[in-house]
Amino acid sequence: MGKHHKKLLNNLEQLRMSAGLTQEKLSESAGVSRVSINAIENGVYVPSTVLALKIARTLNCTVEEVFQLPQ
Amino acid sequence: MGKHHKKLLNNLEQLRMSAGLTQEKLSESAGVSRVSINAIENGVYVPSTVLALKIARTLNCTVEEVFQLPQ
DNA sequence: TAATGATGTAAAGTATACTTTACAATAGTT
DNA sequence: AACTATTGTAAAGTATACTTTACATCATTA
Repeated sequence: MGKHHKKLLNNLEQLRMSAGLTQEKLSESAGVSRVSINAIENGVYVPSTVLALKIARTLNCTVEEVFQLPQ
Repeated sequence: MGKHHKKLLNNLEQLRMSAGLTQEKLSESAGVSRVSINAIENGVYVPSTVLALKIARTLNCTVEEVFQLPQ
């Protein structure tokens, strides 16, 4: 249903679970609220580059592995 | 003097010039205004992840090569 | 069946990314 | 000396990231 934006795709849920982390743990590691992680994971909004780098670092990934431009 | 933020470092000027691009050309390729590229290059603010990915793609780099977290 | 952990989502406020317009400064032409 | 290209920067407005609080849902476990 006209879900969310399409400016940015992500593999966050999959990578986060592979790392054995909850949204809350990831949010603590990234220094943001759990609500923010949830919103990013569900495509509600696009994170800042600082947050993308912190998330990727926590997940031992590159930013490009976590987030992709559409098409 | 208390220049700008320190939340994010970048190699934008160097990489942009190595690619033979002006701020204006890079801004066109990334789909933002020249003023935004200038501000990001000078650390005035942190770009969104969408913009970081577009900049990195234009420069044939990874986001991590262009932008780094401090320390 | 109560309690707990994990997630989804809404609302309302604050911070900041990004825009357009405009103008100044410098360097390299012609 | 005038022109052009590039960059820096300011101001003011709009869009959106991110916050806290709160509550609902679902699955698991005591």
